[in-house]
Amino acid sequence: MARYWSKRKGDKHSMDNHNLEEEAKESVSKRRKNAEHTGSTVAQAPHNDGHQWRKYGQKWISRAKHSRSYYRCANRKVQGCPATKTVQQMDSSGNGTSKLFNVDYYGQHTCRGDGIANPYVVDTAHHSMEPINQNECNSPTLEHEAHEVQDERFENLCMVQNMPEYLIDFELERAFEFIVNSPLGSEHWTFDDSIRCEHSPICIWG
DNA sequence: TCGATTTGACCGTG
DNA sequence: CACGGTCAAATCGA
Repeated sequence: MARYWSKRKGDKHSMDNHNLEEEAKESVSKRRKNAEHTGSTVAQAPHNDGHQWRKYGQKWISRAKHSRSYYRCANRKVQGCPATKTVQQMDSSGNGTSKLFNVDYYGQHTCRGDGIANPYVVDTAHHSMEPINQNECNSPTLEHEAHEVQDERFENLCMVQNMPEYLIDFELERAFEFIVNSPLGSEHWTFDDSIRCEHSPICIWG
């Protein structure tokens, strides 16, 4: 069962695709900078974001309690789609029964999904934002501990990727309005780099 | 058997 | 030198 490693320096040349080889020459941070980065609105619901992803790495982030997973578009190989995303688990909400994931998207999809929804299709402008009472705020209890979740791909989350700027502003406005009208006191909400309720899986950041 | 995932190593950046 | 992103062999599972 022993694993051994025979990797050498500069082993990236095994890439067969010329474009990928060129891409590999570009530094990581450059690619990140050049790629379009989008934040995400996260809410309770569907199990996918309209695209198929292949996990290519996972790291334990030193300052974070949880790991960060790295995904690439499944069509990268055949269509050279450059889209990538990272999924980092955040602190679970107050009662510990829901999980929040910080999902960052980098790059646009150039692939043609097989009947797969365009990411823009997710209707953020019309999904209901009915007031959440205390009961509804409790997300489904997950049986396993956070670190046991191998495929955290949106167990109880819905990602809206490539959200236009104006929609982000719109959602933030609505979020504030929602919070003001919420039956929960302000002490249940946190406002750091995102807005979230300790009892709810809903998380908004721009 | 083959595609997907896991995971330690490698490498660039700050 | 620490950190974060990526690679790729090993492993898993359908």
